[in-house]
Amino acid sequence: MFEFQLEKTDGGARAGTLTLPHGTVRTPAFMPVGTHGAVRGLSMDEVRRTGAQIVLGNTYHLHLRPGEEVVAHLGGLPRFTRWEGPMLTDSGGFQVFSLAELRKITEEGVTFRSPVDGSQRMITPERSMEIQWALGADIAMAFDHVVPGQSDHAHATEGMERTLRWLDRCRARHGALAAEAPDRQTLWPIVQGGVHDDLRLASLRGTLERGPWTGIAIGGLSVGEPKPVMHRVLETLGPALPAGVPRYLMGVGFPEDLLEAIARGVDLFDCVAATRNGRHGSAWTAAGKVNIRRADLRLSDAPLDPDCDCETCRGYPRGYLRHLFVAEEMLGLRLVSIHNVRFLVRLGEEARRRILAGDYDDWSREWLRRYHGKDTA
RNA sequence: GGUGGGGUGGCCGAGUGGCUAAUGGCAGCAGACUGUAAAUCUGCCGGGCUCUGCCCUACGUAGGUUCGAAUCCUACCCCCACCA
Repeated sequence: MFEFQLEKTDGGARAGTLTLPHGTVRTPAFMPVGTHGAVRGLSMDEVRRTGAQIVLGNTYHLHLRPGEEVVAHLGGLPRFTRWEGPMLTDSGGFQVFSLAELRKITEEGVTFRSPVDGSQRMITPERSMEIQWALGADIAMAFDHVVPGQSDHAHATEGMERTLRWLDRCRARHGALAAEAPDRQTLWPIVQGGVHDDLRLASLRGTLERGPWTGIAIGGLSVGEPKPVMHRVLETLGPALPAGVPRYLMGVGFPEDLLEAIARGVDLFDCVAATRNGRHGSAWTAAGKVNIRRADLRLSDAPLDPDCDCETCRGYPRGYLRHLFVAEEMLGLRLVSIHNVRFLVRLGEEARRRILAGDYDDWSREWLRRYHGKDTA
């Protein structure tokens, strides 16, 4: 259980296989985000048909409703959702960052006001582990402290050091929970440190000292910092990361971010953009972004992306998709979400093929050139 | 025929002497979104230009009052309601 086999490297890029209790994941791979135990708008059958291998769920949201006890009662997250495959739960750490106005951080943990009913809730590293254990995903994430991308050295240090102290507590609690069922769920730590290379390396060092780990996440990127900074941080961490452990870049990303991060050694991704942008009518295509509501698509009989094999692109022309958005039919939101998820999944699949073939760099350079050109369809 | 109410930008609808090219909403146009408080949010939305400003044209039509009118007066046209 929880094995990672590194099959091939091509420059910095890696292809591997991650074995988990509920199945295997061929990397590089994109994980669709299913915050409430559902990838917004899609059925799990539709998610499966996108080729997704693993789905993310959220501790904080599922704790608020329906409550981890309900999920546990109904068989745990993979069973509850009828996904039945590999899953990962985020720890609630990101909500420390994104719900900044509704929370208070202390060393003990984070006090939140629930956006659901306004009630006060406290999540500690221990609580996060207990909730995630009850949810029953294959991978639990450490409860971390994310700071904004523009945080100065002092603030980034504070978040990074707290994340390490919390990691000790996560590991202790998770270890205790897993004592009787060690093959049920693994815990992955999260490297923090903002945009400061020295802090990133210190965070990684502290994390590795607390190991060994079956996977390591890089958090706190794509939170407002410029892209070159994210690339630099990945390049700083790359050589220091253990080769035999999968690397998960949290919250990333857009197609170009996936390719850039894969080139720098990242194996796993998740991002809400595929589904959120899908609901908002913004689709990724090989020739760049397309706003499906655009007036000039009214009479278009072309598929959203001629290169795509998803059910949306095989089944519906742009003119119809545009109509669905203009008419506010929810089918439109779903179809573009399906496409976007498939688009990122396929990007992972293609990247993997190119890494195994040894021509990742050439391929990704050409891919990006085309993506950043103008959409001509 | 009489009485009353009303005619505002693509539509609905505020505004009843200057701060009004005219509040809002809808429709339309464009954009944003990165470990989901998001089927959300933002900008534009009479025309033109040498575009941080300027010039046209506009509140049913035609006149008038006034320094100044979508707003007041007169006539006419049209719509609605009720009465004959």
